[in-house]
Amino acid sequence: MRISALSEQSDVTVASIKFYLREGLLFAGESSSATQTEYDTRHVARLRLIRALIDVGGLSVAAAKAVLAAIDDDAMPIVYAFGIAQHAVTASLASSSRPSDESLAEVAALKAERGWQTFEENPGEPIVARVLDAFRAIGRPDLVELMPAYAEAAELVSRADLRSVVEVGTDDRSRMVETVVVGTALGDGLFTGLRRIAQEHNARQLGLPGSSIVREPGTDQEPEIDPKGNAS
Amino acid sequence: MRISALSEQSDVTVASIKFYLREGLLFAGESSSATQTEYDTRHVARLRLIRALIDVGGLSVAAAKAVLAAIDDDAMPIVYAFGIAQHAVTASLASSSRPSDESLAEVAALKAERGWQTFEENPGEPIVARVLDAFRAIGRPDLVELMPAYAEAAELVSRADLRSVVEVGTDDRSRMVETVVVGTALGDGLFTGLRRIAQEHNARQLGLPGSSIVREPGTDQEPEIDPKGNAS
DNA sequence: CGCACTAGACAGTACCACTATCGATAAGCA
DNA sequence: TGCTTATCGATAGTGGTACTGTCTAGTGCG
Repeated sequence: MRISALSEQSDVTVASIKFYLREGLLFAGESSSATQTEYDTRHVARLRLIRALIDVGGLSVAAAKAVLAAIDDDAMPIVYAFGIAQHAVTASLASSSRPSDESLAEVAALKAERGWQTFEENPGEPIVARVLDAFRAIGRPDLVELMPAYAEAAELVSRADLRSVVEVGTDDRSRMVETVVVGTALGDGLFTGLRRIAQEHNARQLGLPGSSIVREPGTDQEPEIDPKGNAS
Repeated sequence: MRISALSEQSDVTVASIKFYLREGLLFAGESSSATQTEYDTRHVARLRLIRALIDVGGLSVAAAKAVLAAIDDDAMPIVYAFGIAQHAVTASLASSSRPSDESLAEVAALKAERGWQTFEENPGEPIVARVLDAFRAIGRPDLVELMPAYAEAAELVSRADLRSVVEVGTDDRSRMVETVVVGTALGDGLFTGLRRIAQEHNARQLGLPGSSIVREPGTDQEPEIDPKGNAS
């Protein structure tokens, strides 16, 4: 299979395939001559994975690269794969500012309460602490109360994630890592979408003002984000 | 308060404040003369909110603008605010490709099972369906099985979200909208961080390969994503 | 009076994710 | 052998985002 055939089968332009090759996301094909390289189904599968991570998972090219490297690395322990996948997904949330001791203590208290045990360096903790800081900074300390419910949901999701990993069978390491990485990266979008649906359902159940209106006439679109315009 | 004082109090550079003014995220101050404008605490609060949405919530400037417009708009019904906030958070996930009918049917089946009722146009559905498509495209249809657990978690979280809105009191509309918008935008990061912690805890509980290793010598850092280097 | 500060406009920068172009081949076909 | 089409690899260019810098004219204050 030459590059144009690969492009057709994967729905990725030739230019982009070259870009991914250059960036190291896609492994090179077999060069049969100076102007001919053979690609196969592994390249098609890889390109589909790359696009899933970037388009559906919302990862940057750099984050996708890290995640793919974890899949490829035979020495990568599974638990580290979780870290890399999470790091890739949350890279945009990892700001440089330090969370307050107060919020960190609250996270620690939650962990103790739930019996959660993790390494000291778990990057989830500063992320959570910074969100709590943000709630307080904008004058909404009451929103800190959301945390227990979110923690319960996180536990539910992570148990499902782990179950799917174990079901793969503990003998196929690279497939386990792939499950971890894909589940984490795409699972985020899955949760977000479902949350959107659940929110609307629950808002309607509560009879919140406006929920009885099916749709304003002539407004059968969700308000769009227009970079240079208004929200609606 | 002049712009330099506002800058100091909000920890946003003067140049960035001017940028947010230009982009319409921050309302103008009171111009007392051609070269003097008075800002007050509302501007400080707004800047903190802007930074929270962008830094902690990971929103783009355009998405933050849409969300702030929802807060400012006195005619905005609460249920629409959910839509705008979710749209802002998931903007990066909204690809142009259409989800398959198969996946859409699966989402519809899940909704029926859970008794979830939403408008036809709920943008969560195509997002979820596209994730399911991605699972299949990468040869992992088994991961579709994650959906019920994620749906349960989404319900938990959305109920907490709604509770926090109702607790504000249904008489203060703008505060309700703010709660919706901030809870949705920052809640995403909160969930992601907690999921990260729960994943590590559960991975250790299961005794997954590698979880007994506290940390490799000389590797007391989580593997970093290096735009031009390798993952580890 | 002098000087730091400010408003407002606009140009410039850095990064990201591609996308386009180019010269040098090389394969397929007549 | 000539011709067309495809490809390789390198490099340059593009468009979007989020600022950042510079400039001019004007002002507040000691």
